[in-house]
Amino acid sequence: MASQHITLKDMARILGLSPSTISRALKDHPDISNDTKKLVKAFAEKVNYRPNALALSLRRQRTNTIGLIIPEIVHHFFSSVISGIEDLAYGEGYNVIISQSNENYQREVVDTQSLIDHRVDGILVSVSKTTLNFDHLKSAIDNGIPMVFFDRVCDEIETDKVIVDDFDGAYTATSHLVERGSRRILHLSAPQNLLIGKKRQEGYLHALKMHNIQPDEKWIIKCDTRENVFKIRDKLIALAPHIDGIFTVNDSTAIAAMQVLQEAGYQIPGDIRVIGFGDGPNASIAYPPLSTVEQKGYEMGHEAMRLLLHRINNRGLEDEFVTKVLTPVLKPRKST
Amino acid sequence: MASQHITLKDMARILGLSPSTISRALKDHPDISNDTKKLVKAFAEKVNYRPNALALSLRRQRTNTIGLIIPEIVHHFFSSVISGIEDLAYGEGYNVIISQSNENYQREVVDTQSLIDHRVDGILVSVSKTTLNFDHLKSAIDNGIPMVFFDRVCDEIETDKVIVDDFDGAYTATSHLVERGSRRILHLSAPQNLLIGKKRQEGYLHALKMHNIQPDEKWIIKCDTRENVFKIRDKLIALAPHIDGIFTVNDSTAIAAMQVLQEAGYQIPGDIRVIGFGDGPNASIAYPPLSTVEQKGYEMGHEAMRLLLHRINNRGLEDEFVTKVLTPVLKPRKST
DNA sequence: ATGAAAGCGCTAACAG
DNA sequence: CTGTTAGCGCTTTCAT
Repeated sequence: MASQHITLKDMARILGLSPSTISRALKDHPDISNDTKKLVKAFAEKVNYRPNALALSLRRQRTNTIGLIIPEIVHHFFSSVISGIEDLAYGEGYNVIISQSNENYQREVVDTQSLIDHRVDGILVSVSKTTLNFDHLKSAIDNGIPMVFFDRVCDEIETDKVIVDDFDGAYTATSHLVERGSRRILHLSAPQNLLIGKKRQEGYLHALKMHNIQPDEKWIIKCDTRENVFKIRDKLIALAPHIDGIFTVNDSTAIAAMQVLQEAGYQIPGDIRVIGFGDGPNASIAYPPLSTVEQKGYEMGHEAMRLLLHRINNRGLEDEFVTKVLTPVLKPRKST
Repeated sequence: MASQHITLKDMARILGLSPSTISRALKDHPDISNDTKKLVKAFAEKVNYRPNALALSLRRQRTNTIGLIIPEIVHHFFSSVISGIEDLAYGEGYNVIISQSNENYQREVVDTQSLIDHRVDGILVSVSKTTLNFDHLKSAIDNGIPMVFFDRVCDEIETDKVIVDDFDGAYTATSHLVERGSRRILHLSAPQNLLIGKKRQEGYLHALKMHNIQPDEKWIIKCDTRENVFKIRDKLIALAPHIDGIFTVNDSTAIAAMQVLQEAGYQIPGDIRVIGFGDGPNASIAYPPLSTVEQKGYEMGHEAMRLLLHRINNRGLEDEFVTKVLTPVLKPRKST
């Protein structure tokens, strides 16, 4: 930070007025004469005066900044969430500080602390895959910072939440496979400590049950990234002759699985139907274009921000916490 | 921002000491007795005291925060750049505020101003496609804030820069097509006001020249996004019978072009070879996997941050500005 | 070894 | 209509 920045005091000295007069003139305080206002404003414009946001925040006891803790920026879903948040935030005069945890618990703790230190007015969180302890988030709430969870929520903290109906989405996706003719359906799942991993698996199991298909534990494999698919390639290929459908916990896992199976000589959807979860741009790039279930990132971000703003603007009120559930929509393409 | 945060003054009052003593005890000032230090530290720990970053910054005249202005977070290339920046930044105790311009000039101006207002210690910029005027960035420099450009640089501002050798990369990509047997090569290009658009086009032209191929203006089409490809679909299909190669300014444009051509019955690479620029994860997902030229995002971010830290830590010194050039590497896959 | 006071840049209650 | 003063939370001379 340089010393070049011109301050209110500087202007006061130069114009021979007091800092308070300058301050008031700049914000059209009724007490100030028109002449003075004009003079001050013209001068401020000329020297390109900008108030120091730090000083303002310290004074006002509010930063007009909200913090966002997000696992990974690269994923299209999370990028969409960010857009949904930012569009609303900027409209309301808020800045957004983005912290990506990189799915790393330690990083999440440090980032949360940093947001608290910077006195953000509120926090939006989607927890990392490796987060099992939530004290860092509780600490933010203890410090009086409103918090809203989205997507990857935490059950043991009571606050506003926005989620997609993962159970319903998984049920829809799995049922779609069955309706196309699959009966022996593999599920590539996320860790069960993540609510989304659990709910999606439950939706899968429920769909099987509803269609009188006996679930088989061996057909649930923990595998939720492209890299992991390549690691379990042999297992997958060994399983392939016995299955006719795969439901994966996300799109990139589905796409990698298609690639592995195609390389091993399987036709998709001819031999095996594949469906993902999320509907990022990868789904349409994949070959064949991937059937999936749409997860509305932008809307989720928008809704989470709306809830947060409500909390910030109504600190007194102790409304009950709400959980908003967004319903995913089936996007059938060529892979089923 | 709530009032729940405990302050140094609060602790002083409770412990019956002065704020200055608390401050010194906390940072192991030699003047303070061991007993007092222990007492203060234990208490601070117990009440979970955290210094107010705003007050600290105001006092110190440095925020330990750097600002990042980036066109769009969702692109893999830019996400990698962010990782490269953050990894170095956090190691050095800096926070990073990310502002995405969404390729929108107005947004870029506002974001830059906001970073200045927040007194960031330095700024890293990749300019938006719609930015033609650079006064907002000059204003940051005038305010004494060090700045480093990366990827999308601005010629008319003198400062440190990190770029990939776009000319060389385009030359390599185009030559690769020729070596595989293409002679009639289409180029889908980015706006020429972007240096990268210009350099990549020049590299393309130079490669043609070096291989004694007469360039044809009609074979250069301004088209640099997936969406645009679908808009010019008819034009592309009309051109298709006359060409045997395409070099695009980025990967997603290349992938979309392959999809349009395949739908129209063309074989890739049989009828037309296609090569992109960038090497994001899309390249391996595409069908066929896309040949491209690798753009090292992580290294670029790392290098830009390194240069910026150097400027921040050597404010006095007026070293000459450097431009670091990274050389892209050919990644041949199945599309050529 | 500890405290009082000033100041980073700004605003607002209080005076005139 | 304008100025003085105090204070947001912290550090750092300068006293004692």
